Amino acid sequence: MGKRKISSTNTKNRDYLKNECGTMYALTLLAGRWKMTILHKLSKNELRFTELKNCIPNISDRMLSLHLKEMENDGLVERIVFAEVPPKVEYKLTESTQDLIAIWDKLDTWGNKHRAIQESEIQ
Amino acid sequence: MGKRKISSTNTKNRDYLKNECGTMYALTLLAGRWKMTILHKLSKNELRFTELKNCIPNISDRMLSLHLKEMENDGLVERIVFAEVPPKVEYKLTESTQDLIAIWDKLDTWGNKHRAIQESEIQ
DNA sequence: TTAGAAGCTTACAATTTTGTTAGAAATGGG
DNA sequence: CCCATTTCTAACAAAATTGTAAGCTTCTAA
Repeated sequence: MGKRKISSTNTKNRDYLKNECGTMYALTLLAGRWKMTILHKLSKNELRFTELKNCIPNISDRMLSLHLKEMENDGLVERIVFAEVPPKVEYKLTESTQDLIAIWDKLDTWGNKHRAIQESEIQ
Repeated sequence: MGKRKISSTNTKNRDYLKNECGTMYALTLLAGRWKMTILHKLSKNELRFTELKNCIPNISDRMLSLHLKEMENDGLVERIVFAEVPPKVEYKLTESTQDLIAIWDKLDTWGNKHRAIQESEIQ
């Protein structure tokens, strides 16, 4: 998330995989610890930095900021600055990202079903 | 992937998020560097360890082994051992995981579309 | 004048993930 | 006996991600 050593095998592999197919690309964009949660919160309405922070327990300023910036770069969220003091900044999903939300429903269903299977087999 | 310090904030946050919803749970299971690729290869037919290794450039024995073991634990793949020497082991998707493949199509489409948008905006 | 709000950033430390290299076990072939 | 094969594992090193603590800026209210 911070700096990366672009010549490392690690980074080369990451980039290679990112170009494999759309699925891998998508998952690469979504990979940060709190990204899905942030997107999920924003799927209901736009929110300010502090509002996001307050509705995501345990996230730190740094992580929130880092993730938002990356997602802005990746075209997942939009950042809207109001010329006020103290500053007011709102975040919202881009149009493209809204299509993603629909897919989550399926993944959500799958995830819950799979978890149920897993838990029943542990007995 | 290796050992984890179960009491760390890092791990606590991970676990918290894993229980948030089915989507987060699913993504947690899929999060390793090569996991999606492995599942993708297995979606066509079962494969032996070495076959997987040969069709995934750059993956190391260790990573392949680690990911397969985790995915077996997580009910994503099945491991079938043949009583032969030298050993023969085949991996295949579980039934549950096959349903996941269908979802990928949508994510793949979204990913490709989103990437196109991103690339066109960089100009 | 001191404090507080909002949205960040910086420096650093802890933790986790990934990669590298070597090698183990069991057996058949030469 | 020596080597190759297959499926891993162990020890270690490198790199990436995440977390912690503090501080910055600009104004307004107390």
